[in-house]
Amino acid sequence: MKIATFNVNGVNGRLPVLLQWLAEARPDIVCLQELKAPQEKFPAPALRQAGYGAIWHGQKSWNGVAILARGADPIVTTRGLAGDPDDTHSRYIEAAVNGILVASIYLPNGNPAPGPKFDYKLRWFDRLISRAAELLALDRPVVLAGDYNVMPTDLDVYAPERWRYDALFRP
DNA sequence: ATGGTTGCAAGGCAA
Repeated sequence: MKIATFNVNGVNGRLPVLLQWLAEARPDIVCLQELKAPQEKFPAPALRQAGYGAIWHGQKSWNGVAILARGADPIVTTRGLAGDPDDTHSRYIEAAVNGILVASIYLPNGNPAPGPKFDYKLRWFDRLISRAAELLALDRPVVLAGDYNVMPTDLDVYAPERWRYDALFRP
C-alpha cells in the first residue's frame, strides 16, 4: 500500500504533471491540497480515465482538498472540521478507502504572526486534534496526511532564524 | 524581516 500527499497549487493548472506522476509512481491513495478550484471544476473525469476514483472538497480560488484511490472509489465520511461554523475554508476531507480512514488536510499558513491568521491556524490545530482523538477512539487504521504548514527542520525554510517562535512575536 | 514567483481569475490575494 502506497499512500502519497501532493500540494498541487491548482489542480487544473497542474493536471498534466499530476497525471504523469500518477502513471509513474502509481500510488494507491493520494491526498491533494490547494486544488484552487470550485467543487464543479474538479477534473474527476480525467482522473477516472487515469484509473483513480476521487472525492473532493473544492473552493473558488483557494484551498481545496481531495482524496484519490487507484481502482477504487473513496467513501466520503466528512467534509470540513467541526468546531467553527464560520470557517469557510475547504481544508479537510475524510474518506474510507480499502478499510483505512484517510484524511487530506491543508493547515492554514498562519502568516503573518501574530495576527488573526495565526490565531486561526492555532484554532485549526485544536479542531484537528479533537477530530484525531475521535478517530483514534475508533481503534481502526487512520492516516492524517497533507500539508501541515509546519517546518520541522531548518532545511525547510530559507532563513530559519526569522521563524524562531520568539522572533515571530518580536516588536 | 522573506522575495520572487505562481495560480486563480481578471485585480489583488495567498503562499
